[in-house]
Amino acid sequence: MSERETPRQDDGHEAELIAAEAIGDVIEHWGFRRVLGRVWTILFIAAEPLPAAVIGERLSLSAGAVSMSLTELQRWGVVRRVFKPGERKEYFEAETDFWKMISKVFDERERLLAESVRARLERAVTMLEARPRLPGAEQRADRVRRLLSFVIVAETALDGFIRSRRVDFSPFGDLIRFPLRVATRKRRA
Amino acid sequence: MSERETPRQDDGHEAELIAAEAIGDVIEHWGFRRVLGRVWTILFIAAEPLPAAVIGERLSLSAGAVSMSLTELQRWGVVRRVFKPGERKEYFEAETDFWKMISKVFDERERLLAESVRARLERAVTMLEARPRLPGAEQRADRVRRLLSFVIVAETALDGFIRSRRVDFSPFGDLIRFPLRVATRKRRA
DNA sequence: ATGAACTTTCAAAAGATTTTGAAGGTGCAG
DNA sequence: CTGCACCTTCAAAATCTTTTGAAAGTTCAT
Repeated sequence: MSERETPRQDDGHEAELIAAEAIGDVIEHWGFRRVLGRVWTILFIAAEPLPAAVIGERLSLSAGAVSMSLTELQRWGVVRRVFKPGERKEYFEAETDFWKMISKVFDERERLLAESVRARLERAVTMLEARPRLPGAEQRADRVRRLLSFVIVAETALDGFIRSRRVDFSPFGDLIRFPLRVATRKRRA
Repeated sequence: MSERETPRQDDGHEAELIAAEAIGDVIEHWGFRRVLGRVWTILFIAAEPLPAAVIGERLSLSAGAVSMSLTELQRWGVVRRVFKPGERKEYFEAETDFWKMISKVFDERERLLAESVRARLERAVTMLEARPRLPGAEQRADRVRRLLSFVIVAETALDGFIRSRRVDFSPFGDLIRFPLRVATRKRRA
């Protein structure tokens, strides 16, 4: 950013940066910009509202990048702006209820796509039905209908899944300290 | 690709292209290249093995792009190479069991990331525990532990979800024709 | 009203990803 | 063995995304 000063993270924040990178990767993997995950994590770990400048320092980001990230995180409802009485500058804090975050993001993110995908697949079915004499058209229409059914089933199922989790965990407060069963995991990068 | 020939899709494949774009968007949204979704969709709708060249024509892709897409789709186990006896060229067909596809992709895709994320968060906790005198270190360690628990819980839950769906639907054969309940949807893009 | 302390915006630069197409396989028929 | 038809590779080019930093905008204290 300026003149080759070692990224100086011997200020007691190495651990946070490691965690921030890890969560940044997760978030990127789920289709967001990595920096959003990093910023959110810094706020989450801090456990108290921080001003934009502090975030920029810890993550070595320009003021502009921090500002944009915070704006976007607020749009997703996972970071809140906090006004401290008697303070000029603004503070930001992380939402801490994970399932609330996830369902909100899910809602926002998927609704439009799901609708547009449904509409387009329906259109494709209609088009294929309109020319039943085209060789294979009926078979192809079948395939597209199947795609459509699957999209709807998956959508409904996922939605139910997220809903049910929210209910499962909220009784424990917004803290999830119990890995319940840590068994058969899966997945990768 | 060559000389401004109208993308000529009056060959009876407009509907497939519309569906392919729709699924391409879904796939892109889930973190893959859009072209992978488009290629898979063409194969899926065709309902019979197609040679690479046909895919390229329908989607107006260069031979190179088709080849790379097919290779990648095979890596993910969602497209298979089919040798037709007595035919020189190779054919490709789409896997049609959606849940099988999803769980396979899930496995492949998440396992490494999940492991690396767990390791990094554990490291962060250890680092914070190592300097208990640093102001706030204990509180921060707590936050990181929480993140870690959540990652594990979410991982396990999602895994179970995918597993259970597979069981739910496989009895119906590889065709999902019953939207069972088409109710409360959600999501967007 | 002025200016200090911050924040936001946005166009340009940097960086990353995707696509292309030409060169180089591969395998088979003749 | 040669030529044809097809497939794969890969470096360069095109395209898309992200980051930067300077300028403009806010907000408040004085």
